[in-house]
Amino acid sequence: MMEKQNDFFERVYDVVRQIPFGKVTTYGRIAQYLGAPKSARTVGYAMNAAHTKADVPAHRVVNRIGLLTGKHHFGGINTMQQLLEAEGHLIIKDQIQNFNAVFWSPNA
DNA sequence: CGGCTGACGTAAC
DNA sequence: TGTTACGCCAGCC
Repeated sequence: MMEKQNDFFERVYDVVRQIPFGKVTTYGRIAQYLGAPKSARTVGYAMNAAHTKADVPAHRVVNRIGLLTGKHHFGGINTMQQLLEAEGHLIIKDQIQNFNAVFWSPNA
């Protein structure tokens, strides 16, 4: 059952694609869901390649404190923030407000 | 081929 | 309570 999927990246993409509109998750949460709680870093790296895929809303993935650490990788510095604000999120100083309320976790 | 870096997170001191 | 070190995987020099 569920033999190992293709690549680690593909698994990350699959989880990110499941993030519902108006919700966000964290790198570590995804890594943990994949069974690699210490591979959060690799998840973030996967997002770097994921941002080329329109199916992967990488802007809905932030670090554990709701900080837009990867906004610099979105063409523009404000791109990530604007995308999140367009979904109804309130961001101050690159930090998602009410993060706990918009936090979404993979259906483990 | 070897070593460093990087969208993170946790543990240890 | 704040800082430092380590782990993880993949890409690049």
